[in-house]
Amino acid sequence: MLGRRHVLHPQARLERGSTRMQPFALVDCNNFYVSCERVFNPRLEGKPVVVLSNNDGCIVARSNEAKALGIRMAAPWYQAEKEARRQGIACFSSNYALYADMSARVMTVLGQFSPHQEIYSIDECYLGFAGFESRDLVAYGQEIRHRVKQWTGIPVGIGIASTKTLAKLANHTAKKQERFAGVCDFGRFSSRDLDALLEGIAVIEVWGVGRKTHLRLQKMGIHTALDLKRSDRRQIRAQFSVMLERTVAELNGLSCIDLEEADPAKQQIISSRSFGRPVCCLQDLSEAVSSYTLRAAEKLRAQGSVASSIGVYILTNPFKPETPQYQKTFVVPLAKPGDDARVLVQAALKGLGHVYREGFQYKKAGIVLMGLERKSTRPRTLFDDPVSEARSTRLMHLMDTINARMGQGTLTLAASGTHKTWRMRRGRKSPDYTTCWEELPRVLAGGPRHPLFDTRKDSP
DNA sequence: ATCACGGTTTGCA
DNA sequence: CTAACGTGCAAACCGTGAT
Repeated sequence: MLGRRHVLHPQARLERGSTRMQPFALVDCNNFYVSCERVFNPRLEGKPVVVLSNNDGCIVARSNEAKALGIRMAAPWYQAEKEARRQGIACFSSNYALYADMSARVMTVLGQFSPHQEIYSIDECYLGFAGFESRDLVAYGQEIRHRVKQWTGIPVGIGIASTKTLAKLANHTAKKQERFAGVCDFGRFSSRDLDALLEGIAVIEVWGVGRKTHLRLQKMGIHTALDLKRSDRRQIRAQFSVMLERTVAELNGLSCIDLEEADPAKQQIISSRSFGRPVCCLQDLSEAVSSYTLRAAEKLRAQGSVASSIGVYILTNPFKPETPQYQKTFVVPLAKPGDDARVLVQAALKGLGHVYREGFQYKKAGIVLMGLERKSTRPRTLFDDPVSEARSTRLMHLMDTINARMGQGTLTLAASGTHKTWRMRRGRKSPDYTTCWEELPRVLAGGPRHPLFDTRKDSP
């Protein structure tokens, strides 16, 4: 699914490549969001299921059965709905609280299988297998799959290879070809066999090759993963970027992209959301912008950073060109870098005042925290007030602690509103099985069932 | 000619 | 029934002004 893409890497490595050959494993949860829903509703097993993006916008996860029925990834729901209903496909709004919680459980289990783990996205992680070479890595992979399934209910696939890019392709192979039973180790392949396999993989499947790059590569006659592997690195660099050059090196077994075990602090933090309905009035926009700012500020503090400015943007619906279009961004510098929700919200609302125009139907708003630096190393000035800073820090810590314990939004600011009629659509959300006590009655009242707690026979 | 910057666009997942 | 196309991030790019 989604994840961070490469981060910069010393140039020397690109020239020489890694001297040590350490295997990487890429563990990827199968159809992750769908699998999460199935853990708590086993009747969905074997049935076509899809999960929708925020605001029930488009399809972001499909079960194998849904894929087989020709349901396309990223299909706008309002277009796909009719056909999906006709085919009896189960559909869920996304429930990120549930998926994040399940992800944390999966990652914890996976972390027990290697001292080196990079959590790459909500449903994927790399494990470093340096020093494991004497093991039977395929058998080890099967052990991992089995335990993750047993302890969390989530099925995973595993690809193993000498570079992260190849491990991704190995993972792809593990899922595509039945005979691998969910674990594929390129280390087991002769170079001839590996090339034959790469020849059968479209270049778009390669990590870092997206729609645009795919198109340009095709025009150059590069169609398969093997074509890209055999391409001229310098030419790729000249016509594309160092990133793609690294990809080529990695396809050739030259490891250029390290495991990133500590996730680097973000340079900017964005929080944005589409509205459930068109929004016109400043009051609603203020509430939305305040809510988004609170969430971004929470992330900011979680990574121990302070922001030096905050950008605010609002826009109308670009998919409705017949309505008046408008979009604007405004950046508010902060007097001094900070992480206090109250200060950030105040700045955000000031920014909103600059971008807001009456008479438009707004579809989406967002904020961006920029100019981030480590709180601990930020420069201090004579005008800092240690007492009020300590007070702010204590209050923010209290908010973060309560919200972590009692659920997001338990303690908030009045500015973020209470009715939130602008909130995104998510009418098909499943209960927050693992993260919300209030959902328990709904869970127990004959709704979807948990396999461990429910002994009723499945009805046909 | 080169650099640093800030804002915008592009691309990826 | 309404109406209806996501989000987060960083690299690359580009124009500007300073040196």
